[in-house]
Amino acid sequence: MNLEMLNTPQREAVEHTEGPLLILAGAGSGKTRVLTHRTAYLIEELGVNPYHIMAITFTNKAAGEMRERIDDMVGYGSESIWVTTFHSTCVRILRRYIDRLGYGTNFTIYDADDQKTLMKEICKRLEIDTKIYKEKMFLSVISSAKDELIDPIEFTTRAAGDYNKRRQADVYREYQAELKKNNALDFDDLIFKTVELFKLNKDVLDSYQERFRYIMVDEYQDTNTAQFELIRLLAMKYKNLCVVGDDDQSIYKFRGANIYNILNFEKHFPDAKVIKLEQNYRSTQNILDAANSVIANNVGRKEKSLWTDNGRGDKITFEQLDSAYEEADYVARDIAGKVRRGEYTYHDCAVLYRTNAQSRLFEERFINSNIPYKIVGGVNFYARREIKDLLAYLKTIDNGRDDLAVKRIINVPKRGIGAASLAKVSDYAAEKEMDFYQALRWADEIPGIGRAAAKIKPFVLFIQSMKARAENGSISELLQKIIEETGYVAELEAEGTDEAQSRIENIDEFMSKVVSYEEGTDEPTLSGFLEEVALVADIDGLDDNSDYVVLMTLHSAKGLEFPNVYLAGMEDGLFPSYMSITADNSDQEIEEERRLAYVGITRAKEHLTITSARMRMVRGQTQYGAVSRFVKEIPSELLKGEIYEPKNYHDEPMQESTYQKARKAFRSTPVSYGSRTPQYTPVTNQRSFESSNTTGAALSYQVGDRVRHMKFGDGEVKAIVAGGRDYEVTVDFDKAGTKKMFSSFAKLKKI
DNA sequence: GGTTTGAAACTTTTT
DNA sequence: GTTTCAAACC
Repeated sequence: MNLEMLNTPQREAVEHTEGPLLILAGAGSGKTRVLTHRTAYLIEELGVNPYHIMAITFTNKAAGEMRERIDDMVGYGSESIWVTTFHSTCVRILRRYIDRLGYGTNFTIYDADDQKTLMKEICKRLEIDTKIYKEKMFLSVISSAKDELIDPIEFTTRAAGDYNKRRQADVYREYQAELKKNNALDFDDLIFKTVELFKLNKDVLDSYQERFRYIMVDEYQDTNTAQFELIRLLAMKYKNLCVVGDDDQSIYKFRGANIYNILNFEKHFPDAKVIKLEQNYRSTQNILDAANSVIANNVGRKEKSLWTDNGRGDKITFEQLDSAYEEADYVARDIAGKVRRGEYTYHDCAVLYRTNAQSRLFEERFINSNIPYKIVGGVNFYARREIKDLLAYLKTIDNGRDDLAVKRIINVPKRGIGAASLAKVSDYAAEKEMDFYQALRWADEIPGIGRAAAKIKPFVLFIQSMKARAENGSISELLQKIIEETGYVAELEAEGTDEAQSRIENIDEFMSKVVSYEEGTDEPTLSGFLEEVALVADIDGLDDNSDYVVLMTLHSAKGLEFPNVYLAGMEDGLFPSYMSITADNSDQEIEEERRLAYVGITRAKEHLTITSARMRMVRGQTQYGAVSRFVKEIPSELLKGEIYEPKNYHDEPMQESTYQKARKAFRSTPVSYGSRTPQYTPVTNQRSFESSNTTGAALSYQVGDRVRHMKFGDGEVKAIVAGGRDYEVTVDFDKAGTKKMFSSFAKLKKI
């Protein structure tokens, strides 16, 4: 096998296959390349059965990319290598063995929303005043406990004496009991329960230890205590554990990432070999020098210094604008200019910021300038209300034990079942120790339920008939049936607002995700689909083949690279955040922010632009921020542009920057970007530009035809517009007036 | 039982 | 400035 493409430390890392290995891989130092070569080397040179190899990452996107590259290199047998995320690894193991812990193997996975709903219920039951003690606080306490592998019993023991902690322990215990009752796990449980399973069932652990003789972990600096324990258990027998990480890129402390997992790796595994990868293949020397000089201000890190033979490259552009609006404007114009001059495509550009809230201004600006863009993060597609409603139907049909899902949809659409009746059902269910859904089926038996039973019946009948349908029909047919029977889309159509329209488009998108799941899976099942959906992150949807500018937080950007990067909102108080500056352990918090800055700078391959605004609206109030301290840590000879800092923002006149002068000239001779029709349709949440699903099959009717609609009756087709992935049909109904609707859902019939 | 209105929170990052 | 949630009203 040819290892000549690798540099010396890379080759060393590939060839060190036995025993623990820590690869300290600086940003852009080719770690994925090392991992893929290492995998191929194990199989081809050492004759290791691919079945015994496992590679673990954090996101599906990273896993997918590694899978692809391994497949390319290894060829035969590569499909039996486990290349997955922590969470899906655990789900796969738990689906097989979780019955040993008293759960059903068809458990559901709760997202943040579900957790909050559940927590609300619990606080109510325990009579906790949520004005003083926030649900969020309890959830974060519980999450941290689970990250540290502390169960409710242990938590209670540790809480002894402390009134507040005892209350938290009560909530934790109750929360956990309720999850179990609903046969549900939250995200943290996936890891926690797998560790528990291994600790209580030596035979299960042993079988997985035998299977995974060679384990590789990517982004090791982001692992928390529970994930560390999981890996430790699996690797304990053969000790062939290779972890790759960069302590300078540890940015998930708030999520429980334990930086000591990497800093103390040699203590955990005494005979560990450590290899540093410091040659960077991504960026120019100027960008690396900037990154190095910023991160050098952190103490207690593993000393590393990135270098490259890519050459110095451009200086880093620094631009300070008067307001956040002008900042967005500047970035939009800069991108438009670079694209127009042919220097970059949209796809080459990324705008990175500290908080999701900053995305809005850029979005508005980009729409105005006709720049195609995609926002990563913010509200997850599957967390949208309409999607969660439909998912709750599917969950109820799949697994009646998820009370939360049933309660979510019992009145969607409105069935006139009131809170009082639902409370009676709940009480009855608790008394008889049955699921909420089971209790609904016995509605007649519930004392004092009265007329409500008659309203509950049709709902139960509907779910039962759908259950029967789910047995043999496809998921997409099932979903279609749900949408039709509940009138979900019809109701939105009737609403006619932009928001309703965008929800319909989301449902449309959801439907195509169902179809693509069915097409891409050997044996599609409803449970399988729900599981896949529960574990997707927003970043996973990023598509390398489309031409758009990507907007995202610095956190989401880790692991990605772009030729032309903008770091926006570099102001003290925003980045580093106000919280980190004022925190008790401010020094540590600032270090974490600095690592984030390091991640941001090192995303750039060729050109980096840093911007800041003197004035910015935060929560409806104008705030003045100084240029971020991180910018000042970059040697000025690397920067093009001055840091201008008046002592008092209110008194001194604003300096007119070169850019602003240029812009004034620019404005007097407006350049039109809008001569062509916009090639994109921004949707409120999933802003995607490619219309992946081609405009559906030809329509059976045309303008002027008479058509019939399920709900609105008969009417005349006034217009048909091909939009995005569907036709928008305007119909003048005899009784219901003029409506616009999408052809694929309206189910219009020519008459 | 459903709708409307006003207050309050939110903005640090998320698998 | 926006969104979410509860109380008051119909």
